[in-house]
Amino acid sequence: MNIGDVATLSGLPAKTIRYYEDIGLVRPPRGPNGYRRFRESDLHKLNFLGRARSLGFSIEECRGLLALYEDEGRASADVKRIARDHLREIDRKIDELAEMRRTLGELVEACSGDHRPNCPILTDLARMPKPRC
Amino acid sequence: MNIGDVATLSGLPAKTIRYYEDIGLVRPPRGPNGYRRFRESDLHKLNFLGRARSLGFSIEECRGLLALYEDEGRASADVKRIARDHLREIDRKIDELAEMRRTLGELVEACSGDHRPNCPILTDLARMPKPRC
DNA sequence: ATGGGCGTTCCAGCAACTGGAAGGTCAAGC
DNA sequence: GCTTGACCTTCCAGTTGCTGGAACGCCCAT
Repeated sequence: MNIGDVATLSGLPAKTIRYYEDIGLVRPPRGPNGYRRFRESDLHKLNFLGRARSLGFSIEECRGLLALYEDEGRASADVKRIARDHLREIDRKIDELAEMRRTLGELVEACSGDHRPNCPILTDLARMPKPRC
Repeated sequence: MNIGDVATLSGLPAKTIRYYEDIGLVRPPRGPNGYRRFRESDLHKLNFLGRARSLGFSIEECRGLLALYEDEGRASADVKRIARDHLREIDRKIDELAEMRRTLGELVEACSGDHRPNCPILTDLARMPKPRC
């Protein structure tokens, strides 16, 4: 399979697949014309990467997961630890965004949104920062 | 005030403040020794930027908000529109993260996390992608 | 005059791609 | 057999928002 084929099948852009090769996540052999020739196993890895990335795992986490995926002697505990750490990170981000959402939601509510200059959003933004706790 | 002073007062690193000058968000004048001399108004802008960034506004959104902040003839509707757009973006991100959290949470629950190689997390990751809808 | 603690500039790098230029290859149609 | 167009290749630059470091200048106290 050429890169275009695996791009279609995996849903990843060809550019991204080349990038993944660059950083050593996949290593497709080359044909005599210099084209990358992807095997089924390469396609599996690309699917794996696409899915892992879509769940928010970083490239380095993906590298670790991929190594475990390929390691028949792995312990599922190792996989679970990576996933649980990532889950905590997701929770942290959700909390952070929820806090922004709360604050900003209040401000938007309070703003009349008319032709006049007076605006509680700007008033809030111009606040002094709390001296660090 | 020197950069160290406004860094302390605004809570922003000096590096960041120099960067903000680089991209034209603040324009402190220079003293005869070449040092940046920050006025009260510069400090206000830096506070504004720090707060806006902490609410997740992009640099370009901050530039727009700052322009409105400085424009006595602004319409609060313009401010509100920027804020509302950003709010929608936050909601989108929260939804995205929540969906990740849901999926990953289930997988982590389902994984025994022991010394055996069998792992539902890896099984899920290795899934074929849905052909694009 | 010397030391430390400021300040300055510029250059490089992070993540994870994405775009574009310049060129090589392949299969189909005439 | 030649052209056309779709594919493939590499490499370089840019994105966002900083952050680190090198190498240097300035200022104040001892």
